[in-house]
Amino acid sequence: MSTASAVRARGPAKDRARKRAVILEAAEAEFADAGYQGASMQAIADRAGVPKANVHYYFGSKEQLYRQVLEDILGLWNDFLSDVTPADDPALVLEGFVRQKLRLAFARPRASRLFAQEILRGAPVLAPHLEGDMRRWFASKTRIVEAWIEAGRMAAVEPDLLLFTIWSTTQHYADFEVQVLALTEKPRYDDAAVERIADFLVNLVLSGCGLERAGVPLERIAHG
Amino acid sequence: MSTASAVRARGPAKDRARKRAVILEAAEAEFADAGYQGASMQAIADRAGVPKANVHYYFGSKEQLYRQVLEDILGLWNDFLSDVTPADDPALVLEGFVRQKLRLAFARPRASRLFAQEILRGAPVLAPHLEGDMRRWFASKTRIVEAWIEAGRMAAVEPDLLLFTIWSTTQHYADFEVQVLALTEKPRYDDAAVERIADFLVNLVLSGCGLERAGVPLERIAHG
DNA sequence: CGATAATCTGACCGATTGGACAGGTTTGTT
DNA sequence: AACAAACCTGTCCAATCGGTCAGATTATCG
Repeated sequence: MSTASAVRARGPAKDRARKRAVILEAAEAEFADAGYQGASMQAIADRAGVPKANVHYYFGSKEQLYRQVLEDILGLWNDFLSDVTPADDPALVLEGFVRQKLRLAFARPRASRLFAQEILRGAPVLAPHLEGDMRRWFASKTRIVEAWIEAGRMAAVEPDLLLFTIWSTTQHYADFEVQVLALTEKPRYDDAAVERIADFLVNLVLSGCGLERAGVPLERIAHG
Repeated sequence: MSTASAVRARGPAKDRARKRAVILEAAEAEFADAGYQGASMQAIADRAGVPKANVHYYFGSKEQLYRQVLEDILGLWNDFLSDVTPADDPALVLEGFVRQKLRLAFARPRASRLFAQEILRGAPVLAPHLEGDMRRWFASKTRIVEAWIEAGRMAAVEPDLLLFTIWSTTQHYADFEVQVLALTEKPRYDDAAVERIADFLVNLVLSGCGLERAGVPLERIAHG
């Protein structure tokens, strides 16, 4: 049973699920802000407003709690490009993917940062997932891009590198938020900034694939 | 530099610098692999092959050591685009920047990862640098891009977002190495992979700026 | 009601942490 | 040789860590 569905349950299970959710939220924040090692069970308990022993009562150990938080985060990405087929329009699909990925990065920056830290540490917990579910997801999406290329519907770019580019550029604004804000001299992201970033990335990706957004042709300039 | 005691004594200062360098290298590895909180002075000392108290003798505290490691890493990026002017060719400069940045990411992945973790934590140590030296560097480069755009030498893309894109895509292969290797089902990066990535990113950036690499025109396909 | 189970928590524990420091050793100078 | 300065490290320490557990409290049910 997923955490999200448990919260909506009725009866005694509902209370339990709600309390778990409070702790999970506190844990995500603490893990994201301090890293796995830097996060302390005491700090998580304080954020959640419960005694430390209560956290252990619900989740057993620090590592089990961490795993649960990670699992919930992976769930956020489950339906990326979930029902795309080679018959779909490449430009529409890619634009939708970029915008959806970017929206999540701004909506849940801590989830993004926590995942990034897990990978940076060498994915001690997520390694099986990377070589399992995520690898299968990735292979299925690169196959679709290959089909588009073979059908002559987009330029012959490397499918894996295309996906990495979308992943890294969108993730960047969550993971490196402090740096981005410092360099652009802004206190926080506003709606206009998010829109500006989304448009830029969509244009970049589409032009890189030899595609154009309808109504937004990119003026080309000869080199040399 | 010749002295009477050439055999017995290299300069004392040199010995000191060499020992410091050994510890700094061990510290960079430990901080990058375990994070600031996860790294222990004992582990750093073990990696360097010296007693723990010796690390404190040379660097005082864990935070001072960490600051020194970060400072050394920042030095690696000092000469990125250091002597570029609006008179230079945009395509050549951008291609050179991408390749230079990528080369460093593959040569010093730990430096890249350590920097990423510092930013992810909210840049507790580097915040002043972000709002000082790095902000000035960044502003000076965006000004050059703006000059190119005003001169009609490249498409009117947002200069700041262009730089972020180059930063994030190149950094990605160092920071998320585990994920990239898992998804591409390779044990490690080889020279061919590095070349493939470099070419892809150069093409992506140049096409996004309405520029073309000499001899590598990108076939364009209408959308719709 | 009484009893059984589930929930909760203050108090405690061994292990590890960053750091301090006394005292030993080496180096440089006279 | 004698002395001082710099260098080095074994040993200790208070603080904090993740985790345990006995026992109090509350909910559930025949």
